[in-house]
Amino acid sequence: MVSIPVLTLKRLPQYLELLQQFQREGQSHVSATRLAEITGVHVTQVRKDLALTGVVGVPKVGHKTAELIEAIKSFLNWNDSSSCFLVGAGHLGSALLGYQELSRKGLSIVAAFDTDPALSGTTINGVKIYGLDRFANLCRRLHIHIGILTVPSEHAQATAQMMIDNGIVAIWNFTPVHLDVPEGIIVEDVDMSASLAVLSRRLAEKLHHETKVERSH
Amino acid sequence: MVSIPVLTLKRLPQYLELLQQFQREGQSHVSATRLAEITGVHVTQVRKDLALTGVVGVPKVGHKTAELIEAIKSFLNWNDSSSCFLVGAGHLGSALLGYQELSRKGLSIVAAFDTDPALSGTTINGVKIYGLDRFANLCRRLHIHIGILTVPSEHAQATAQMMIDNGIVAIWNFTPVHLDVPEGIIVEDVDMSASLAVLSRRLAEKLHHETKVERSH
DNA sequence: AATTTATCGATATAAAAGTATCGAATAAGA
DNA sequence: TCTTATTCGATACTTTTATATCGATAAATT
Repeated sequence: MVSIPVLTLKRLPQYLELLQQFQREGQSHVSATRLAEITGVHVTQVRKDLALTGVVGVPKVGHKTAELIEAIKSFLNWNDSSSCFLVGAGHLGSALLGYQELSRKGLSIVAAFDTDPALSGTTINGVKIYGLDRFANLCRRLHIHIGILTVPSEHAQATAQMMIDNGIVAIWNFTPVHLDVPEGIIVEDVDMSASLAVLSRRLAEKLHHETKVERSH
Repeated sequence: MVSIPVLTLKRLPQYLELLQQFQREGQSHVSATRLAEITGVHVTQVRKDLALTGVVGVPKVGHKTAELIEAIKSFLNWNDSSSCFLVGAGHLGSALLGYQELSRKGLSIVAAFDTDPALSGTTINGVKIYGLDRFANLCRRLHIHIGILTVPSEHAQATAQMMIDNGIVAIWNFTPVHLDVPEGIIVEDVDMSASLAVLSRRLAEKLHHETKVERSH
């Protein structure tokens, strides 16, 4: 199993989203050219990305939409669902518990955990909330190895460590904290701050530029 | 105002987060070397990134923590707060309304909008929710130009267009939909799917590799 | 005061990612 | 049937990004 460029991996869901839209619209075939036009990614890049998933296209017609969807899904391992635990059932945590899309992306939250005793025993969107003390036992018993981290920043590192100690090997990190983890543990940050940084700066650049243009009149 | 590499922009908040942590711990100075060690970013890269913000360090001691924090913040325009609107007060939308961090990153949600009449008039975390029909008027009156998009996928494109028609120039897009917008409009996707894709694939690679190693014994 | 050490910032090299070019394949139209 | 248009996939090239090297500088140590 070859290691794939991160940027390719990040583009694949974008293609997938479009393909599913096309499929709903009843389009049986789609070309790399078309995907490129819409996403703004270069055609050659799209071809390279798709090639990595192993699909082959037909000249003049492109790819079968359904086949391409399956290829990307199986490539990302989004076909069969992986069970995971969520720790931190606050605002963001609950939002994720109510987020239908996850199941379509091969992720199934089977239990959630929170320190707040008031939450313990309750259910959000069909997912039961437990106290943190139950984590170790349940994690081992159910052989869960993916954890979603949505606790407040100050508890992020400790909670991550606790997860790892109990068998979690992949952490989907929604906190802005940089997690220090042993080698072999996978951490993926959902970097809201990063994207906000890009937005803020681009906007500042744009406004600044416009002011300059105005002045020069 | 020079255009800055996206990847640099995305790393800056990470440094900032660390720096603020250091500041809380009372560390008056910090070196690029140290930031590199913790984040895993190469030293030279850290130096380049920091250089872009205009700071200068002192050999043997590094940078003043406080100064560096200010430099990054002002570089990202996170010093003075920008007002914005949020459209779609569902799970994710409400989570963002309750997300304290945003104000620390120069973003202040001044009003939210939703089609659900039941939400209209209510308040989440001090932010009032209006019907979508009020958007046009309020947006123009308050001169808002940043919009947070947290509506269901099927309404994403239409809502984005509506925002743009009323003066929004920067959209922070939390939907997985690729938005088709006129030139000059800034769209930043918070790509949960993208990060999940990386996680899924990396995990699959890891597990696959481990199985192979086991077999070879 | 001289030497060592840690860090800086600039420049140079290497690696990765993106873009362009080209021949081959296939469907549609002349 | 022959030609044309479109798309594919492979290879070559370009640009961007990341890493390494190096002299300079300032604090700490001898």
